[in-house]
Amino acid sequence: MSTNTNQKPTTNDKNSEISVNHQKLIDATIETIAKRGLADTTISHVAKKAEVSQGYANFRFKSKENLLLSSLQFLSDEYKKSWQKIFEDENLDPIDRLLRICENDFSKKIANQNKISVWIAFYSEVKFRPSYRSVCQDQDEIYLNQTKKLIDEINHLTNQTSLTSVEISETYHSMVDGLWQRILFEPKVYTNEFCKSLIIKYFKSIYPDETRFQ
Amino acid sequence: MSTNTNQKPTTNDKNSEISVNHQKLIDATIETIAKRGLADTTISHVAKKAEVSQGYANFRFKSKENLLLSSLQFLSDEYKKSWQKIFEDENLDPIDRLLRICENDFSKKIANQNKISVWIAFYSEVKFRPSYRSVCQDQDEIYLNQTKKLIDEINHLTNQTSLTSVEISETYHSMVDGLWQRILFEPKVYTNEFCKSLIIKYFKSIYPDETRFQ
DNA sequence: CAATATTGAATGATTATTCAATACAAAACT
DNA sequence: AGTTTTGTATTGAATAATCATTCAATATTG
Repeated sequence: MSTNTNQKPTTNDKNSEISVNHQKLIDATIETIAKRGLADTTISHVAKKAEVSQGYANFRFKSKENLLLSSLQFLSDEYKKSWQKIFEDENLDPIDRLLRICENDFSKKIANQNKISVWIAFYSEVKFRPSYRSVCQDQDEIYLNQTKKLIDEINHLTNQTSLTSVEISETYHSMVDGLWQRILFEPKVYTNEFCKSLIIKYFKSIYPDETRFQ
Repeated sequence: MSTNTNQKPTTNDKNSEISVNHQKLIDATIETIAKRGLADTTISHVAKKAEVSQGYANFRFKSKENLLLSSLQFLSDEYKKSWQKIFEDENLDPIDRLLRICENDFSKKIANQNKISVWIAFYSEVKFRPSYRSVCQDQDEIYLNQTKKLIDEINHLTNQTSLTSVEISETYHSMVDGLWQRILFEPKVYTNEFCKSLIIKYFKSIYPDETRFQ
């Protein structure tokens, strides 16, 4: 998996955020964390994978901390874009939108070994590094709120009253986090399809009359 | 919170696994990981908290790796004992047993900031350290199986057929893991009571006729 | 006086960071 | 066109900090 933009290696421009080496280093960081774990991710390993010198990696991002942070930011942005697109799609009715959200959360692009490894690595440190937290905190909250609003709509449409939208969306997001962990540790058992089907079945049990939750 | 056994500080006996310093170091390790994160947990910090010298901490456990492993083992055993007791209690009918399992998973003894911090820290490294994995893998599997069997009983008793016991127990355990994460990051919102109630409501939606899932 | 427990300073390994030296590319000048 | 100049990109060896580990010295106990 490569996230390289296919730009020509033109001269790096200080005003442009994008440069080949910049992205190469972020990709290499993600892969290194996924392969060796955060504890064993050194500038030297990352630089080697990105095919630049160790000194350059540090120079380019000013510090290891900053390189890690940029990598987290990259993942966080990518994730945000993916669910934002679904909320912005006006052709979707609430149920379809929820199904799409769920598909997205277990798509190969989002829920794969590399990315989940990195998420979990950062999550384990987020409590101790305010900088990590600030990268994803706001986005998480927005995502949670959007989901809650969506569930609200569905509750109205289906006359579902026994569970609040908060309860349902919290349950949803907890399950997603728990299942992501499992995809990482036992990918043979917890395939993306299996995880998605578990979630769909949860919705089916809450909204029994909605046929799209087969 | 202290996990000290209240033993007298007798002479350390090589044949006895228990000694005051042994447990003091394990407690200190757990507290240090919870307070500083695994990445920032040094022998020196742990030794200071345990009130022994740095050299001794290393000597006592042979290596830092081994001290971490012992601490994980301690937590894992403690957890196992707590749910085993529930499965062994013959006075419980299936529903009550499930309720007790759920209570246990969100009890203050199990689901508190210190312990969850440590779990998450280790989980993030488990993929890269076979030794970590071997500590909890077997127990996790037993717990999952026991839960599945219990759900099977309940499914039979309640004539619940739309979801399999695998599906229900997987959903349960995923939710628990997801909620534990949330307890760690937002304890004000995700109180143990709130988390437990989310799970109970899940069971209520699956077993609507069972009044004990109020 | 053993024998064992504990200390803490010294060691060595690892690793982020720095920076003088070099490669490179584009522009300026014959 | 070829050569020199200039500015930027990149290197990699040196530095300094951190930390696990060791072990001779000391304290403690029986």
